[in-house]
Amino acid sequence: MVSFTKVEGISRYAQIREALRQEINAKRLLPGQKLPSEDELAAQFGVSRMTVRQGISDLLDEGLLYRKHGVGTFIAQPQIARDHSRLSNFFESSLANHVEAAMRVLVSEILPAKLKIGKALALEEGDLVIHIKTLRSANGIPVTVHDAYVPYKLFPRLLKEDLVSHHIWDYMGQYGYPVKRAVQRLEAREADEKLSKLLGIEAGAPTLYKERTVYAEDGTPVEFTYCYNRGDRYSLTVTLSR
Amino acid sequence: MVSFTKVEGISRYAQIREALRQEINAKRLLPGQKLPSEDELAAQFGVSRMTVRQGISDLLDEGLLYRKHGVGTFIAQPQIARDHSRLSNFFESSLANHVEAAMRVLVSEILPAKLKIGKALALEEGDLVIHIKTLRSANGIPVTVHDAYVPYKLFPRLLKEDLVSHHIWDYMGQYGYPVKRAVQRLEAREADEKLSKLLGIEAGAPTLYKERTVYAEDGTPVEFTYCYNRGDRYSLTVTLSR
DNA sequence: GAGTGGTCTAGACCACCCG
DNA sequence: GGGTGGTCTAGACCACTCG
Repeated sequence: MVSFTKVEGISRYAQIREALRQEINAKRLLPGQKLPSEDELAAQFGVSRMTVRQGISDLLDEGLLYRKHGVGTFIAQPQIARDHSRLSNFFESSLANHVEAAMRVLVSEILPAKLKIGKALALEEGDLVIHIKTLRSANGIPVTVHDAYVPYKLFPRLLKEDLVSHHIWDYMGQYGYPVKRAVQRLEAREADEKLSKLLGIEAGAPTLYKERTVYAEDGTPVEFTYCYNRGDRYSLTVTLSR
Repeated sequence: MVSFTKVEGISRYAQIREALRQEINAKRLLPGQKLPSEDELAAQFGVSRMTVRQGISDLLDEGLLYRKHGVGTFIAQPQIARDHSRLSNFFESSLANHVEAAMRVLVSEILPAKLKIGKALALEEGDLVIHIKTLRSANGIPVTVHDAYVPYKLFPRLLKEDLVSHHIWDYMGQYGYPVKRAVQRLEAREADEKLSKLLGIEAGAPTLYKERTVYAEDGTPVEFTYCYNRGDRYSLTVTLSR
């Protein structure tokens, strides 16, 4: 049943993974059904069992397959809701949702870090941070006020870059700090007078407040943000696993 | 430097993983520092290189280590904020945060699924769902109104169980549907009259609204919930990776 | 007992990075 | 060129589940 033609330059386990994914997407392998055993798959694909396992393990992480020790590997039921476990920025999310994203820079400045921000970014007292405040719109409607703080010493030239046409995470990667993970805390808060004007809502209207620390691959905190989202125009979706 | 004594009944790669974790926690391996190469570690631990890699790969997922191809494996900077990427329920979270959790059942009934709920739970028209509405408190203060809907056909005896002293997810596991992942959507909403009374807040106050679909290991949706959280007493923390 | 996944070996060659 | 991680092999034995 499952087989594949070898492709130059792509690892075998990735080819096996994609071959299995295609079988599932094409409904040639159905939810609940048992996959051939690892030994069988190894024989069919002409690889060793460890290679098959490596391909399968990616699909386990994605929740497309699940295993039962001593029993077999099975195709999971398709999830109605898509996967949202990956970190993405406003523009990436907008693209995925077919929303037209726009951004206006309200403030960009360099100043000493306040206590909370310094702590989140693992800075010394008196260290400088770059503060970039933006207003973000989806399909022409303002939805988010975003206050980002970035350690000046890590990215001293950041304010010389074009912050509208490229995302700051791109620059961070170029400067040797590829963005890897973020911890975000969510609350519901009332909009105050100033915020409500920026978002075009009434004072006291509910907003989704998000505080986020972003870490590079090596664990260095590279960005701390306060973020206020219009309650009636913005929702955030995340996937969690046990 | 790193070494270990063999333990019965625990896999070697798990022992290696924990040995490395301890070295890092004890600051004998410092952030930014390079780990010995995989070959060296294999020699030191007296195992093959693949076994070392299996141990390391868990720590990569956790963000405790990171790798650079052709260069080495490194200890990541410690993250100030703890990891919150795992799915947990109200009681597990409360325990972790040293908060006293309590729950009162407001409604428990069986009724036909409404359209949206039936869709989320992959039900046929007319299928029954169990509806359990609860009020949850932290340290004696009401914080959450929780409406859970569960497919009746999967768990016909659920309402015969003690829903206060054991969590529903425990029963789901016992009935063959271990809870594995959840997709949740978050919004900020105003409390209406009825909700505000239950939560002891003013009408119009902001609440963190959460809609969640919970899936078992095999991908079957087992629970759909509406959940209203007091904005001033509740925050939700999640970790995301790229 | 037969079949499955879980762990592990002792090698091998390749791709990448650096001095 | 030398050192690193990335991929892969062709086996082996163990632990678990089921009939």
